[in-house]
Amino acid sequence: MSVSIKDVARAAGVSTSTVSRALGKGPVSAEVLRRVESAVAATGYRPNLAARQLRSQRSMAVGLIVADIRNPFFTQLSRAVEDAAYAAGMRVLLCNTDEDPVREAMYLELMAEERVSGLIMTPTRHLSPAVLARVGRPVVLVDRAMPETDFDSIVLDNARASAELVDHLVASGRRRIAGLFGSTSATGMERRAEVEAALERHGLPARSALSLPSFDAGHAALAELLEREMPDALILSNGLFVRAALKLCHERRIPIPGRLAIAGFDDEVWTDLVDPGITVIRQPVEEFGREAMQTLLARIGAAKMRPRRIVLAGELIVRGSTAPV
Amino acid sequence: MSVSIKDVARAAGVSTSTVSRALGKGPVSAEVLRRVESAVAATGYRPNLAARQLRSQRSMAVGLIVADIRNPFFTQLSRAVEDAAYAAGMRVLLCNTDEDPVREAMYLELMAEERVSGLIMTPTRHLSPAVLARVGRPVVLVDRAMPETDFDSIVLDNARASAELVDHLVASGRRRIAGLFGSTSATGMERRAEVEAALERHGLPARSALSLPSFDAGHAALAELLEREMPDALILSNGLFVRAALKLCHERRIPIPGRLAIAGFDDEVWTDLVDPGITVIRQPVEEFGREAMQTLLARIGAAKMRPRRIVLAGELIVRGSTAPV
DNA sequence: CATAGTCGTGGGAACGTTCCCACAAAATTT
DNA sequence: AAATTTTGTGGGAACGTTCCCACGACTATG
Repeated sequence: MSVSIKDVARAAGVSTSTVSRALGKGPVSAEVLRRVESAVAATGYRPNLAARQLRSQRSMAVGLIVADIRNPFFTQLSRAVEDAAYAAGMRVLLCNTDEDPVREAMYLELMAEERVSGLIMTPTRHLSPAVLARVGRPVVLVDRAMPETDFDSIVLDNARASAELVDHLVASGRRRIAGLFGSTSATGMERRAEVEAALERHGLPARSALSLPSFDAGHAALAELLEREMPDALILSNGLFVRAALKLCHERRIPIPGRLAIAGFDDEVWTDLVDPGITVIRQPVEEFGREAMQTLLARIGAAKMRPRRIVLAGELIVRGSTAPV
Repeated sequence: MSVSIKDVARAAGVSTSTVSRALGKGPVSAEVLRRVESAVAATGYRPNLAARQLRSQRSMAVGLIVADIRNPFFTQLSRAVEDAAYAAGMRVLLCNTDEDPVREAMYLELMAEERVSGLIMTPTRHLSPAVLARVGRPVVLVDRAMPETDFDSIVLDNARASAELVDHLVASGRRRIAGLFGSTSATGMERRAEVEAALERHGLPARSALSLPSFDAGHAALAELLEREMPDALILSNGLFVRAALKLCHERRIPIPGRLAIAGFDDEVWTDLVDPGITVIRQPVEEFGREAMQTLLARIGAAKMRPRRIVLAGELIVRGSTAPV
């Protein structure tokens, strides 16, 4: 049926070991290399990756576990990770947890069975470091760190970004600043803490709420938040919430920035297509992905490398949604 | 190092064959099943998928080859495919071709090496059926068919959708209708042909252009098209082009729908957040993904099944961008 | 009661690689 | 010129499964 290394060996008149070396980069004579190459071409041989993996005990695949690929942040991230992976001769196994710790655990199990050589993930807040360590593979966390652990991580400078947003809103004359933060991630918590700290520095009260990071949940939470706090500005901890906020304002005919300023994280493609444009923190997502893959490869190569924590700066992009009234 | 089926066998006091049967669904006594299960739990055994694949010669993985996962159409598609795949106990290998036939060929090669049990893809116009057949795995085409071939496919009813767009624009009083279509896909070609046919039925001239399906290329092509044809309505064959058109109108301060009506394919999340909202054909993308996976599984199960061509209807969503002047 | 059929089990050969080892021939050193 | 190292090659045992076959112990059939 399928052509194996044996067939190539026979066609080239050498042993299978020699073919293996010729294809890998072992020492072979120029003459033999030529013969093997033409034998490969003649037979149409394709290495069997399963056999290779079984024998060599390493898989050339990395797992990428994110919340939901439909969130543009994760889309971009995954694309960057994939490009870097394929460039390094690795394949990517993508998993969507939908922020569900049960699915997350299930996929970790699956990745272990696949014997992936490493894992890049955005963990939920409920994942215990012990469970993660038990997977027994190198792990790089992206976007969401696990404080007090030794996992490599690539995260945004949330303190700085949060402060920039608050400072900007205050400068544009807002005083009743409310925020909505994702409840499932360490990052949501961190942004909330940092926003509240920044507000406190301005002597302003904290008005924040948490929500599951979905459009509908965010929309509902925002409706309640508007009711309760009557804010004049909104800080949204992710692109989904920004979209939900905008939608809600449309529905309720709330003028932006007249009665409410809107600002948040993630510079999705439409933020400059709506009117007014939305003020956001642009995250260097591609860099997240690239650095994550690079860090993972380094970690795979050297397990003893000391934990690497990369913190990248976001960029405040000011648009009409936060213009002074 | 790693615990294998042998360790489980020893712990359960049975042979490896019996363990294998107990884990698969071979005939085993209740007593033995119990012993094996507790041995698995005790040893922390996890099956080695590479060994399993090598021995059984099938891989439990399917390839998904799309142009660019960052395009929301493909994002949604991939998510639907992945859900269906994991539900069926399969894994997904995602590849981005960027519409580049060379990368496409490379990934086809890679998928063959991976011995994926099937392939779902949106082929470029330049992929020859012969090359695709040579991969030697079941293939299901999504969104883009290959006419005159026997591959299974799931596509939109482009004729109907194109006619609906044209009819709608004509009904709203537009006469100088221009269109921009993706140059790399059979679907772009098909939509162009169908739009032109519909225009002809109304006795209107065809004014169409082609472009690489990227934001920048689309933007440039549109700038030229506006210059050349002075249209009063624009039909865009994908979401990227719709976005480019909107951006261009913003830059040029072209009033929508006043001076130009805009309509196109793909109902991206922001189309009802901008003002005016954009009239679009909503494609049943999730259904594309589900049906594709289902068809692929059927095909894997029965190679002799006769070619299945599924054509799904889109839904015209009328918004302000095409309101009569 | 003998015979034929089920059922559960174990033995062992694959699957297609890589990698360790041994060995001969060539190149280098002493 | 002998001794040593380097170089290229082949043989064959793994890697962890599954699957075919054979075998014994039952159960149903005549």
